[in-house]
Amino acid sequence: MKKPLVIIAGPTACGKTALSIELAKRINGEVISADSMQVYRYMDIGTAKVTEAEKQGIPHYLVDELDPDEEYNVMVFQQKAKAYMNEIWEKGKIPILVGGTGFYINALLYDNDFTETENDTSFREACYAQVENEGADALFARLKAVDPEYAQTIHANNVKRVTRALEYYILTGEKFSKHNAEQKQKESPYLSAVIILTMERKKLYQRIDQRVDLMMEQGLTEEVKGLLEKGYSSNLVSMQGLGYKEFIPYFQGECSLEKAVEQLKKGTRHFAKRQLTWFRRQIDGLWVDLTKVDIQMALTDIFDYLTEKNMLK
RNA sequence: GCCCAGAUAGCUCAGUCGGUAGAGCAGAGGACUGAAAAUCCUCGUGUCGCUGGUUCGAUUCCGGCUCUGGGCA
Repeated sequence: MKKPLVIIAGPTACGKTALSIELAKRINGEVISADSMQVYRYMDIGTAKVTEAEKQGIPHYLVDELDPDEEYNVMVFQQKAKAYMNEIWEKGKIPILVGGTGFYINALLYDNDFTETENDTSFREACYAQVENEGADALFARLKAVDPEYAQTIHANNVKRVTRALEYYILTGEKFSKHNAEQKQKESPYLSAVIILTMERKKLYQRIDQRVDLMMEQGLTEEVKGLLEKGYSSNLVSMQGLGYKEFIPYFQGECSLEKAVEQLKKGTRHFAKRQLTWFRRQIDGLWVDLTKVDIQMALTDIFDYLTEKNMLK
């Protein structure tokens, strides 16, 4: 029998945290974070991480579990999240996956397979070197020769994607397009319900701007400075996150603080837009517009949805 | 009051030696299956301030008006 999994997705700053905690209290759930940045310790303000007070005693997993120089990616996320789900089920509780990283959510929901390649960056580096010397088209040509189907679905300038596809082919001898097609056909092994939170675009953008201003008041610049002083360099994946990378030029004296803040707001708006695109296109679920409905009404709708899905005893 | 410079896409501006116009930013849509808060792709018709004149034809030339800067009184 399939085990229950509730998912709360939504763009940044739309109110996922507050809603998920209310829901967890009512359905006896525990929260697993599907967020590529909140896993990192010392990155609190910039990631708008849940505070102890906000948690209200609800256990949270995959928050504050890694140092900023440790590697985190879909595969690591998937393995850890699955382990936590098992723990939660054993307690007779329901896991609630909450987050804005759509790629991670899909990976868990459909249990996509990522295990077949090694963790070695030398091939990638060679690819970047080729792009540097001969241009993106040269690398793209290699992919076309080996996996024309995948090459057709991607742009030559998307060097990261081209590199990955090539790497996959070389390490497994199988076409990336074939692997992807197989993964896309998978059905979720869970009794799942996905709730996607949204908001009028204008309102969402206002909230983003306000939240950045609040982060500045809370001392975001100090937080970033502290990380740099601890030796976490700007090329770490963690330091490429929104709220961190924008301040690097500022600390190097290359731009004003106002400019950095503007860049952060803009980058966050663009990010929210991309998140919404992902959810619209990749996941089916119940959409809840928090501009039209307050949190209590939203919870009522969600309860109806969960009942319909047969998730509540 | 006089002189000068502007008035063109939501914003900042370019341009048309007269044939109704284009960049950046903002904004919108999309892709993505081991970096995903990353990476990448696509999308620009607007009374060219108003009003007369010249002209086959004016946003472009000429006149007047309005507004906005700056200068002189």
